[in-house]
Amino acid sequence: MENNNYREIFIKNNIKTTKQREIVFDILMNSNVPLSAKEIFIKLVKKGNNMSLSTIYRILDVFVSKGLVVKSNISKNNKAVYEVKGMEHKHHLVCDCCGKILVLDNCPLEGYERSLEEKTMFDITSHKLEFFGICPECKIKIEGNV
Amino acid sequence: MENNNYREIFIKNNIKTTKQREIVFDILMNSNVPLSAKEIFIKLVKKGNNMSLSTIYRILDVFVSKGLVVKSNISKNNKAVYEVKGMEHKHHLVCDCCGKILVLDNCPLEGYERSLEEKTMFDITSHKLEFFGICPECKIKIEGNV
DNA sequence: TTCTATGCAAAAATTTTGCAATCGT
DNA sequence: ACGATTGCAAAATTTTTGCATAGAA
Repeated sequence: MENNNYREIFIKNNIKTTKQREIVFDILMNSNVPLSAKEIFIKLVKKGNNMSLSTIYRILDVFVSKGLVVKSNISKNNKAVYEVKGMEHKHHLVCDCCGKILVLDNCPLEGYERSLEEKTMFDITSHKLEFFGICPECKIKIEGNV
Repeated sequence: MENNNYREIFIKNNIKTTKQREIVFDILMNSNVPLSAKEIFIKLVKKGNNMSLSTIYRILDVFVSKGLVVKSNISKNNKAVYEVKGMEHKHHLVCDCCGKILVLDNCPLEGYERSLEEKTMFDITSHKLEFFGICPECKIKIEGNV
C-alpha cells in the first residue's frame, strides 16, 4: 500500500512530484473520512515521517486548486477538512452526539443539479451534502440516561 | 424592523433576553446569507451598536445549542458562518470565482432523508447542502479573458 | 438576590507568509 | 542550473477562556 503511482497523477496535473506530496496524497487516498491538516500531520508522524505543518497546508492548497482534493468543513471545531475528489463522489452522515462519520455511497442529486443550472444560469461544478443525526449507539446511550 | 418579539422566542428556549442577544438575532433574521461572527460584529457596529466579539461567539454558541441557528462553513476562508434555522430551510449556490451566494428556496432531499434513516438507523436531524459553480457574470469575465 | 451574561484582555488554535535552503526536472 | 517546493519561525486570524462587573428574572 505504500508504493504508488501518484507521480502520474501529479504529472498530469502539472505539479512536481515531491516526497511530501506523495505522503500527503497517500494519506488522503487511504482515508475514508475527510482529514484536517493536523490530522494528516499526526498520521504521517505516526508512520515515521515528518513534515512542516505549513507545508501540509500549502500542499493541500495546491491539490485543491488542481481539483484533486475537496476542502470542506464538517468537523465540530470548524477546522477545514480535506478529502480526495473521487470520481464517484461521497457524502457523509455525521453523528451530532459522538461525531462519528458514516460514508454514504450514492448521491441523490444527479438530476436536480441539471435543473438548477438551467434555472440559475450557473455552471455548477460541485456540491457538498452532509447529513446529521444521532447514531444508533448514541440513541441507546441517551435512552439509558432517561 | 428594529422592534421585535424575539423575547418570546428566547423565553420559549429557556434563555435570558439580553440586548446583545436581540441584536445578534435580529441581524441573523434580517440576513439572507449566512454570516460569520466578525461580519455580525461589523454589521452591528454600523448600526451604532457595540459588543465584544467574544460575546458574539458565546451568543452564537447558545443559539446553536438551542437549535435556533445553524453553524456551517461555506466561506472561502474557513470561517464559521451562522444563519437562523428557518422552518423552510434554505440551501445555497456559491460562486467559485467571486464568492457570491445565491439562496435556493426548495430542497430536493425530502424523500431521500427518510430512506436514509431506514438504511442507517440514524435519527437524522438535519442536513447541509451547498452547490458550487461559476455565476453568469464570472463566466463572461472568464470568456472575456480567453 | 441569585444566577447568568457580558466585557476585557489574554491565551489557544488554526492558517498564512517571508525568506533562506533544498529538491525536482 | 533554474524555478518550484520546503522548513522554520514569525505573523495574522479565528475562536476560546478566566475573571471581575453588570444585568435579567
